[in-house]
Amino acid sequence: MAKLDFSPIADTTRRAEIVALLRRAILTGQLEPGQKLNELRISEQMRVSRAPLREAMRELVQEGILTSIPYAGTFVIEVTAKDIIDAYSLNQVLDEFAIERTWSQRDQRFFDELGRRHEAVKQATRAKDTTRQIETALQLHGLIYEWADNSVLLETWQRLTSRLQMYFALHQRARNEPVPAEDVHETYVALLKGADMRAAQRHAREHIDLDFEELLAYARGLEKRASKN
Amino acid sequence: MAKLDFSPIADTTRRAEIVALLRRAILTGQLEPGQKLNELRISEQMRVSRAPLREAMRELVQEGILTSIPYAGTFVIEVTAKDIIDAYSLNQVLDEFAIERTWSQRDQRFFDELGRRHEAVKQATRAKDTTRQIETALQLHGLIYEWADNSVLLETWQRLTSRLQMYFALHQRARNEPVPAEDVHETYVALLKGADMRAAQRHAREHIDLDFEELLAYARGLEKRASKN
DNA sequence: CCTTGTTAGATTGTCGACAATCTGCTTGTC
DNA sequence: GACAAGCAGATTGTCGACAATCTAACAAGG
Repeated sequence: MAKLDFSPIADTTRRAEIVALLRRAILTGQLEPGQKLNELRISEQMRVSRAPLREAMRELVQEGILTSIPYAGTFVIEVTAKDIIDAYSLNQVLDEFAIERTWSQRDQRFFDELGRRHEAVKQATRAKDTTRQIETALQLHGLIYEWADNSVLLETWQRLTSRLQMYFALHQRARNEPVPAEDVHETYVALLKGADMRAAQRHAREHIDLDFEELLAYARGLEKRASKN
Repeated sequence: MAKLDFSPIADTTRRAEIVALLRRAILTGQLEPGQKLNELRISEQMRVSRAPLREAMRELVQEGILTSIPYAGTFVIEVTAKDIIDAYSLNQVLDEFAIERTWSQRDQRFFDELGRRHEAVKQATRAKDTTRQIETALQLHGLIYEWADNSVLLETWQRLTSRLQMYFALHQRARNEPVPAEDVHETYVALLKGADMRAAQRHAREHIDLDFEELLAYARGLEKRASKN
């Protein structure tokens, strides 16, 4: 028999689609931090009953991008400067670990995929599609996690990614500036192809720190605005 | 006004109680890995409708201790040797990070709490309450995460802990031996009180590796049994 | 004998209605 | 005018019933 590996078929439950819709709305910033999600209104808009919607919201609460208060409502998480710092410092540690574990596993397929994802980022950048740019950049960085061969690590990173994507989206939205045209991932990709693991680990920190500064400035702005109330 | 900090009142939804019940059943091994959770049966046993039960199950799926297949059912996760290895290797990295972040924050309250939790472990050990012994030991180790002042890290560890607790419980159940009477945490606690951070970090790895060997042997047994089918 | 189509039963997914709870306003009292 | 009690509306939590889907047993055909 021919040995074909089929990919799993798509989830066909309403719940799964609702999760995808809501997640996207949150991670692109269409739903703003702190905003309340009215079950009745959303279920009517989606033409769905409240049961699958509520189940979907439970999932996103556990995923860490929604927060729920009994009998009061479910809200998009608030974003503070500390949250962003915390997420990033953990991300640095995980990056280092992921690179270490991936290093010996690198092969041609890895390099091919690395190039493909890098290309996707560049394309999104050229198209000035900021949302897609964030998505593809995170997917590029996610490659080392997929190759680290540690399912728990991968899960952890995916959770973290949700937040990072949200933070970046908010940041982009707030400054509303044209996207950096140049390619900031060139060195990162080159180092992952190279022979010096330590250098790659070091760069992962420094490179990320770059965007981090801007992000942090945005978060500090949020803090100030909040303290005025 | 007197400055009293009240603890948050208990969750009063059925959903929250169901989550607690199910989690406990899973983490103590009463629900075995791979076992299917029949919604109708469980909802009848709990005298609850399926709606809050299903929402609770969604949460536990996101928490990583249940897995769901549309229209097929929701199951307790399977445990493989690789899962245990993965969880542990990540735990080591996180421990190191947590110790680093906690180190400068240590004060009298920290040491007091450390002692209190250590005492709880010893008491559970004396009482030969294996379930409680696992719980308290993990709480002892969780202290550094609570003091690291990084909410994302804490969340991550709590997720990881669910699995670790489950693994240990299964292990205990399988071998069905009397609990180790002596105290294996003495050195760990002493080092956390000491001045040498590196030593504490190193010990966190080695100490955990100790129990790890046994756990791994158990997991390998699982593998063998599974491959016979 | 093996494969394919069919069907009955069980189980999950979804729906609409009802109950419990919260919020803000109004009312009454001082 | 300040404040507590109580009421009305809106929203979340829960329930029981129905629809969609899966599984396993069985029959039909090659």
